[in-house]
Amino acid sequence: MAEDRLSTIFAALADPTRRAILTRLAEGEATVSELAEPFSISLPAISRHLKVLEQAGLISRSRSAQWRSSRLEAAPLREATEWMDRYRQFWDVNFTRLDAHLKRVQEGPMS
Amino acid sequence: MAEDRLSTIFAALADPTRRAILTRLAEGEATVSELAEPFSISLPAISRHLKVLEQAGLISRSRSAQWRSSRLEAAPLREATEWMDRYRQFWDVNFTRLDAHLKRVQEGPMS
DNA sequence: CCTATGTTTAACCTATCCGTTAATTAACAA
DNA sequence: TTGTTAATTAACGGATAGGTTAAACATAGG
Repeated sequence: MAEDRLSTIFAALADPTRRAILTRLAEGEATVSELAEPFSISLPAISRHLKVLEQAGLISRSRSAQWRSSRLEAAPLREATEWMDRYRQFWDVNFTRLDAHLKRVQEGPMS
Repeated sequence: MAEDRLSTIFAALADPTRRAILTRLAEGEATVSELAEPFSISLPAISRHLKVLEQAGLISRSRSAQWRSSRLEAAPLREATEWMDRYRQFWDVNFTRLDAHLKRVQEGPMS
């Protein structure tokens, strides 16, 4: 039990509804009802999605009267990106060029 | 059913065993047995993890005699990274500086 | 106090995930 | 043919995910 942080983040991102919520939150804070509006699923379902996002650290929440608004916290995305960056050399053209450049430099000037 | 591509990729990355397999494959191709060796789980379990990774496009597989070797295919990681890049402004210091710079430029020189 | 509004929690259902062991398939080798 | 090695498929089980409806909780306002 007690899953590692990265797994929690990726798992949170694996659901399209949750990704859509994050996209919406990129425009600014929103209440649960506002976030639920575009979807054809129940409010409790949205509420649980928000809990998942919160536990992954992808959102933070605050209350004001009976409204609870969510705010995007993208730091975990940075973590996830950093993990994937280890694989950039396998797909990134620029990385390949940089790699070639470094090899050239390392071999020293010849010609 | 028929989940979208990005969800499949993130879901594949949400498992620590699968991420470890990808890490191992970054060093080069490997057979199922070789990939299973560091783990204390059964071969069938590894076999299914590989199927998940293959369906996410994160690995490709080839056979040679009775061995099936897996090879890293990192293109999907690029897709995932690109999705997350839309949120860079929320955590990347450099992006923040760039953004500030652009705002300054847009407002025109004044002072 | 009573009620309306916003949200969460409880209880439940179904499907999928991740693991197991046992059986099966595939290819080589004696 | 028989056996060995590599891997997958089948069948099962427990835990978790994601949805539902109904009930509970929290706050504002008459």
